[in-house]
Amino acid sequence: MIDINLIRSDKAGVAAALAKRGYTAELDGILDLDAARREIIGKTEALKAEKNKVSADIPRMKKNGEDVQPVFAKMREIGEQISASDEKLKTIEDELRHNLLCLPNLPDADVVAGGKENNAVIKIYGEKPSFDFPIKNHVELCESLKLIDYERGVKLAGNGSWLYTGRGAVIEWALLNYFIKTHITDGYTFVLPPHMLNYECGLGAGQFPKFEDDVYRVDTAEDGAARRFMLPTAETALVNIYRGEILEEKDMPKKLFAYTPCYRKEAGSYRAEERGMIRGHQFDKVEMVQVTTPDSSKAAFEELVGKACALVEGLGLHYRLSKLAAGDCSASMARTYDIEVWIPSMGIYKEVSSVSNANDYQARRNMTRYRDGNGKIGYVHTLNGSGLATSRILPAIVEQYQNRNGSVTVPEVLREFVGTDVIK
RNA sequence: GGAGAAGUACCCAAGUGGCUCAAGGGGCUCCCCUGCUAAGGGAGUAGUUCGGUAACACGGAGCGCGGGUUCAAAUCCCGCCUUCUCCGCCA
Repeated sequence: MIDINLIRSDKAGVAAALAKRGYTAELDGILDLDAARREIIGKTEALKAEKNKVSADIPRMKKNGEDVQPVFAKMREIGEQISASDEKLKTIEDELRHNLLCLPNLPDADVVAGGKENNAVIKIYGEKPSFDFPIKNHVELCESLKLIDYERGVKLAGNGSWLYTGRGAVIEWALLNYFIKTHITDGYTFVLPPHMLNYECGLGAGQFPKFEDDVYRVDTAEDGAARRFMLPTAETALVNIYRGEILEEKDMPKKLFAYTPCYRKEAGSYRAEERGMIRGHQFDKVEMVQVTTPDSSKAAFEELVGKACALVEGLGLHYRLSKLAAGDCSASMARTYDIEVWIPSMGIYKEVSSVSNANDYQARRNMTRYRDGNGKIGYVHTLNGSGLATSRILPAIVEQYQNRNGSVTVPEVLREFVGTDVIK
């Protein structure tokens, strides 16, 4: 959520920043609501102050045997004005809050305007592997090596679902272990959160109200705690752990990671060329999150990018790191770097990790704050990064590590978990 | 799913409609006395949030959450959430 004070003081600046993502903001409407809100608060509170004052007098008047009926009549009138006023205020505040919740985050100053086409590659690791034989794509490899059963996956759950079998499941699990082990070594706290989250989590993470339809709802109730959904990423859970809390600066940063499957509808996004596990309704991901003070969030961002890169490099995969243009960053994020790994059969790079800094955007939504050494309270910064998503790593591995005879060499870091050097 | 009990500030806790716009205690902070791994006396202590102000002042909200009744609600009524105890169900 964008600070209303910033919109008040620098409307043009906010509009310009949002324009970088191609978003046209209705800031005048918001400012009108804001002004209306403050005006009505002033009126209502004057009435309430009067009510409190008179109320305090009533017991005394009664004691002295004075006639309180005229006072009652007047108070009833004030009471009616107050409730009318409060009702109006609630309507205004609801609308104001909704409008603010729908505004995307302000991109950082150094994030360039525009969409995908303006993304900038800032690092390339390794080289495109060259093959002196006709390569197979990951679907062919996974089928022939019996790593993935696509057809039976569809039988169980429909299009966009697959079944890891045997060595496929082992490699998947090995990847997760490799990631988990690394994060623990780096001092991050391992979290296994619930997969069904309440509505507030979606709001706090910035996915709701805009992307409500992109998640799987598990309760049909329209409101209340029963309105739960399957998390689309562990970020949704992790950034809400401290929702509504005031952290002590000395206990920060919070460095967390979680493993969860991610559940997504991906409606309309399935493309013919993205066969196999490139995009599915359920995929595994290890997610990193940091909760920091504003001063340390930039350094934390670099740390997360470094960690994500190190994981892919550890696997020996050719990838590129891109700094996304404003329009390609997700709505909640001020900056995002993507790690894209080379998929030989497609001849393109595919995202396997996305590291982002939300600044205080999520913290303002879910009221996550911290108290510094002087007792001053401020909003935290939240950062997240995949470390990593396996559904695209596994295809990249089998494709980049494939051999002439159809076997796949197991990356060295996974061998202790897989128990073999080559999958035949 | 059913029955019962509970939810008050950092912690414990009193409080069945009005000098309680939350008593008392613990803890914490400061002061006094004492003088050193004691003990005693006194004062302060509602965090937060919203409006307001240059900053103060000042005012509103706030007793799990949301409504309602009333001139007035921690207190009465309704709905919900959470915790505990018991029962039922349990792939």
